[in-house]
Amino acid sequence: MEYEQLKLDNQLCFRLYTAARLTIGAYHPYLDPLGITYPQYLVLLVLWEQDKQPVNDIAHKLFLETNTVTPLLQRMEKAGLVKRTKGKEDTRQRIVSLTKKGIEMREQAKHIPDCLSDEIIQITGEEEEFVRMIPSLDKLIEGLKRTTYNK
Amino acid sequence: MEYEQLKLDNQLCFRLYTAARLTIGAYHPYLDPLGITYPQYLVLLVLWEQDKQPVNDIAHKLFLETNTVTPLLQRMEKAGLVKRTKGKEDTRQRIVSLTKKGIEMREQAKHIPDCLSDEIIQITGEEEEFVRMIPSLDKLIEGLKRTTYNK
DNA sequence: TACTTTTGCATCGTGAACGATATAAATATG
DNA sequence: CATATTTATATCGTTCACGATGCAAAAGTA
Repeated sequence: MEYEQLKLDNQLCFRLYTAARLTIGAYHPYLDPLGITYPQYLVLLVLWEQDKQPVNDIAHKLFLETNTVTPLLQRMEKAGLVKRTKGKEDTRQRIVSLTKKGIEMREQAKHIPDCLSDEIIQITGEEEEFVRMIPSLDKLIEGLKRTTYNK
Repeated sequence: MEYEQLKLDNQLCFRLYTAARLTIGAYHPYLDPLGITYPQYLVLLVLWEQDKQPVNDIAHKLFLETNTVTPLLQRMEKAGLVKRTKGKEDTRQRIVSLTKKGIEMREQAKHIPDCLSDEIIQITGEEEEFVRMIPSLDKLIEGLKRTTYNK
């Protein structure tokens, strides 16, 4: 068939896109009670690992553009999760730090990864299969991030 | 570490989310010349496989909600790619069909999957690895779509 | 047949993503 | 040291993605 390749069934990207959306959906029951979204949760993960980072570092760790992260941080600031202060050495920088509320949320969120893992195992009956996928995904991400389209 | 699980590196979802975004980014050089976005490309894939489908069928095949697909189709109609007509049997339905322009775009797009495959191989030096990921992703998608969060 | 429920689609509001562009500060260069 | 360039962040416009809600038509039920 001339157009065989154009079938949805043959596409890797469509699966990644769908799997990502549905998996993020699985976070909803855990994130909604905390009043945060998945991208906001990612920002918190970054800051919980290391507090007080410039916007650029956060964006880089999440493979996002600063023009995505800036509004995200503004919403998080409005929600009282982070504070954004001018950098001392480099005044162009905005240093993002956790508020008391942001720090405390770590405790409420610490069980989420285990919950999600359990859920995936329960739903699919598998775990190893997905653990094995991680290095491949990393290779793909590593390869793609150096292309023209990003960076 | 008590919070080890909270580390970004432990997360499958983050990889899926990132890999999906970056892979979609890799479509840009091919889709931009056609004047379409990746989700619009997906809609075209669905319609190229079978023309004249109600909104609901398209949404279902893409695992999207109709309130995402409706505006998408409206933009595609404005761009002259599809036509939306009232259903004859069930007048609530909107039957989406390809225009001449939408049909012709198939020819221009038919090489895209091969281009993307080649690109991934060139970037990562691998292909099998990602082909092997597909059944796992399908299992994950299949499992997640029956959860509370979607349907 | 009258009434209730479901279904198919649309509209609205919010939060991402990101290309393009702007701005000010830091850095490099003549 | 003056000027050009780069860098860090922000703003704007467009397109998703989706929860909540609305509405009319179809289907089910009394």
